[in-house]
Amino acid sequence: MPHKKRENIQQERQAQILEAASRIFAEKGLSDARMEDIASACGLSKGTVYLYYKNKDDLIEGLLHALFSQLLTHLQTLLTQNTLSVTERLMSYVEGTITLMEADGSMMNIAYEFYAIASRRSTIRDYLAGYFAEYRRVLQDLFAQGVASGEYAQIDISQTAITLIALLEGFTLLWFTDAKTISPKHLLPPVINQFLTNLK
Amino acid sequence: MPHKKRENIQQERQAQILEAASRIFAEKGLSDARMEDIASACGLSKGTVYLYYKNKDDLIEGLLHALFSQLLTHLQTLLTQNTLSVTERLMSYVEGTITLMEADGSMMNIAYEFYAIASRRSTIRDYLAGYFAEYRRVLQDLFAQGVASGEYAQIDISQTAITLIALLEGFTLLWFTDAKTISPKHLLPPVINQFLTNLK
Amino acid sequence: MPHKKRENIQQERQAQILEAASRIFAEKGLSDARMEDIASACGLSKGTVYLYYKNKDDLIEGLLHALFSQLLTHLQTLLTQNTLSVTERLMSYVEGTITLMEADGSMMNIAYEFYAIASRRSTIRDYLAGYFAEYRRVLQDLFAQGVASGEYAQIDISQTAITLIALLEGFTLLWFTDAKTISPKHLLPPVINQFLTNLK
Amino acid sequence: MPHKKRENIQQERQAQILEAASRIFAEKGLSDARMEDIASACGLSKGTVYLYYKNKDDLIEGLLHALFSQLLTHLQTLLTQNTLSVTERLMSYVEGTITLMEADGSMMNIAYEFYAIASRRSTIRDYLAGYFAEYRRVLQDLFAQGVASGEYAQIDISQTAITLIALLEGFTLLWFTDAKTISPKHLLPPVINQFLTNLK
DNA sequence: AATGAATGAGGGTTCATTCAT
DNA sequence: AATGAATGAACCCTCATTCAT
Repeated sequence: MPHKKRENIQQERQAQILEAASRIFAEKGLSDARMEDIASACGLSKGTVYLYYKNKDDLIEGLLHALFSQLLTHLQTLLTQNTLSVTERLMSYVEGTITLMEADGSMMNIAYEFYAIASRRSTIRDYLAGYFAEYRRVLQDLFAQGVASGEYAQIDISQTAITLIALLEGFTLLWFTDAKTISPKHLLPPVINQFLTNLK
Repeated sequence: MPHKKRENIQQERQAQILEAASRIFAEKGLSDARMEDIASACGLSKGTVYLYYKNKDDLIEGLLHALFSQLLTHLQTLLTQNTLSVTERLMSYVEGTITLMEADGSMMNIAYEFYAIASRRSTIRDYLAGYFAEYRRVLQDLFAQGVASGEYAQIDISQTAITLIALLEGFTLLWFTDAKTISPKHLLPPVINQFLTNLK
Repeated sequence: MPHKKRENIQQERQAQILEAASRIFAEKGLSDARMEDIASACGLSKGTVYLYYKNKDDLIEGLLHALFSQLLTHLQTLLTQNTLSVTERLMSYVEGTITLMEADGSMMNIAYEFYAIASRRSTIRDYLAGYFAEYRRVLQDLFAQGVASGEYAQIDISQTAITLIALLEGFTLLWFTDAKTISPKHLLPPVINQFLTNLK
Repeated sequence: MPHKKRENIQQERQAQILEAASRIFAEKGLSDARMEDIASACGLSKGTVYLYYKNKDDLIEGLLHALFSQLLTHLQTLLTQNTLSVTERLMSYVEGTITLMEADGSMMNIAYEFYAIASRRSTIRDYLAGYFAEYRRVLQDLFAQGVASGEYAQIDISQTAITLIALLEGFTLLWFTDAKTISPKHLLPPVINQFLTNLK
């Protein structure tokens, strides 16, 4: 099956390049990272990188997708643990998010780069808007379940979803901006717990 | 009064340049904005800009200070309206913040650029950490007043301050990322009001 | 033999660039020569020059080495013609030097640039000091041979070596400064001959 | 006599500027020295320097004249001490030259800059050629006196003059290039003495 | 599929020079 | 006479991208 092998190579290389790009972009920033840096970081030549990504912007978009699809995947965990209460599922999700961010600090670095350029590049803006729409949709559904089951009072599920996302993103920003002072590990769980309790 | 003019020219020019830099940086991003763009945007020559800012990074730092000192000035409004209750003052502050951001959309654009490069440039990182520290300090003092006066219950004032900032920053991010869906003008006041009510 | 070509390309290009740099630097001076000039003089693009020399100073140093190693190579001729007397060898060397300088007038132009900047750049100063040290060493050894063989009287070989170099360099300077009046071809041989005769 | 005063100011300022230019040019080189550097080194503003020297090249030429007219003045000492023998006068001159150069090391620095650019700038080339012509003429006259008085044998006075200048310039170059090894103070007097003795 | 030599447009920065005050 | 703010041409160097091998 040489055909399949070829497809694998394509995917393998793209993954290999993205992995290096993620590190280098986080380290130097989207603008200051050079294609050369990324190429040598993944043990390929500059020309080879261009075989798999048409140009630097294409690579940046690839990274955008890789990064946020990872976050979307994590989001799916909310929809599967049906045996738990909504509150329990959300608390578990929040803790998972903290673990995720602590494991790979570069994610946030790059995320803010993406937020910053979103206003100038429509493909990135649209992708991010789609991501946050999905984020809202999932949380909203979850709160709808909570309301239906009587776990929560008759809350505005859309507003509640947005507020929860804002809280999580806001804490992330504060943590990112001043990691010495802000510890999401200790701060977020009680805050979110309080927030969810107030919904009952 | 040519003498007075001379003393002021340094400040005048720096302000003139910062104003243009703010526009151009917001429009094109910190990296893509060219010194030439900024110079012609403020009606000066490239060389003249370099008379007042020794290089691009210096100009970027100047803008950082200008931007966040504006926000800090706005923050001071919280400390002066002593006749109002803490809740009223905070609600007024939140509305002022919304007005401020809606009036100058470029502020947010640049703010995210700063967040993005903070991890790589210590002067920027430190300045931002200082800004958020002051932000927390002011809100914390305010909540302390609210607790002392019996307006609020025996809350954790530090945690509450951080949470309020996170909420505001989080909403700002969501608004920035998807202005079509998220309207802080309509969403934030009820959410913050609810948040403050829950403290009682 | 593409493999061989690849190995040599670095050396080939560096030689190609140095050759052009030598011409352009001599023509316009180290400061006024532009990298662009040199690039187009050797049929390469600016960027390509930077592939082989990391910056202008590096190129200047490369030229310094190329120039003086040529002179050192010429100096070696003094050590090989063992069948001739020391006086004969020195006369032959002097004539060779004249030929060399007349063939490539750019050499002197650049040499004075190097002398001029030596006091400000230690790498160049040190290299030149090394060159003259070697120059003195070779002549001193030669005079020692002449003394040992009875060709010369009991002279101070170090002082004699220095004096001979001074004479040659001095004539070169006068020639360089006023080529119309000073003809080393006619002046130097009798003067050096007289100088060497006085040593007997 | 306000008119005279004005003339004095003109001369005073020019001297003041040249003095600073001499230091700065020697320190940084003709190309790297900035007009700003020179202006602030002599306590004047950039604009004022341009009142007294039309441009940088004009200032460089002014310095050329100042430098070599100082050397020509020193040369005149050879023509005045009529009571001494030619040999004595020359030895005295050589010692004076050493003292001069040791007192102001910047002179040599700049001299080599001038030699280097002479080939590219005809005004400088011509001036230097004139200087060396005068230098030769004076020494030649002196040797003619020596021959006439019987102090020297029937030498070629032109060749002898050139050779003496070459020796002095050559030693200067070696000293300049490697001050640690070459000490003209100790080396030159015996060498010149020997040279003059050989003329008898 | 992979390479890396080559390109050249582009941008940050400098500095000689001018001129209104 | 003196200033110093302003200019803009010039130049070094970078780096995304291409392409022959």
